[in-house]
Amino acid sequence: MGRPPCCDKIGIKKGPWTPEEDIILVSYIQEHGPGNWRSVPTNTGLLRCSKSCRLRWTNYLRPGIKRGNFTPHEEGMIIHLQALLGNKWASIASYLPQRTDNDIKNYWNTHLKKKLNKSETDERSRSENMVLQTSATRNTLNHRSTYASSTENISRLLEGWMRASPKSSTTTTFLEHKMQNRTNNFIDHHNDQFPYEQHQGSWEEGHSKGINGDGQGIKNSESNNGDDVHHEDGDDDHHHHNATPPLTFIEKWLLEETSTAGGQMEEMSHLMELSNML
DNA sequence: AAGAGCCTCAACCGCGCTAAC
DNA sequence: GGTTAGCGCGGTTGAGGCTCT
Repeated sequence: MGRPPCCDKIGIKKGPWTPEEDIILVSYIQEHGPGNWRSVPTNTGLLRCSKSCRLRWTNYLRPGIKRGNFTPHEEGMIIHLQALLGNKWASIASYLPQRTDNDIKNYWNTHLKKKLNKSETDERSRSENMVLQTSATRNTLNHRSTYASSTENISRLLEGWMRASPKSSTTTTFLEHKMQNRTNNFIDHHNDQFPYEQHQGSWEEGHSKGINGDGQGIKNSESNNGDDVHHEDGDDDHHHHNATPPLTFIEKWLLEETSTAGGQMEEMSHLMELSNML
């Protein structure tokens, strides 16, 4: 049937957002909460399409977003989860609540892919020089070439992650920095949370039942404001129909291993739920 | 110093899906 | 049941910054 592009309308502004536009959008969301994006341009007077507003909010303005360099722990998680889930950036982002799917996707495409390609090449050339090695030795060298292609490798994928340092607790919201720099009184600096977040439960409840209208819970891009990790509900049905890992093994393995997980318990339980859903 | 090439990442595009009508 | 509107996702683009020569 073909839907007309939402951003083709005359008078719709494109390109980088200005600080003024950011402030307008943030103040509107501060008051009404995210969602009902269609009405945002109308109600704010922003010359942006709804999609652009949503994107700006979820990828840049949303409180709790950590920006800057990825830690080795985050990097490891991305590598593991990408191998496990494929390019399901939103799903991967749900395990890194402080990072956006766009951020993770960019980091993967610009850094990790190259890094992994390089290490794969290095290991391949090394393994070519070691053709006479025992099979046991080879197994430890060739882990990238069959990455996530077997239950054994999936458990190996997660091994390092399980032992990794606990997830960072120092969340400096980008918005706070932004607003501190730009407007002194825009938000209360003593509050770690955005005003709407203080009512997040009630808003999300209403949002998931009302705005989304499906009662299946809020989508991850809007629910990752805090530590609460989103679980992709119906959406995973749409997007995760290929590259399904051998999950029953993962479940078993996770159950056996979580006793040693320490600070990663929460993340592991989310993986379990993901496994159940897939 | 300056031009070329490379890199990064914010933003856009197109598509799939669901809900509403 | 068909059509339309809205949302979210993954892939892609391109402007601007950075590095190299």
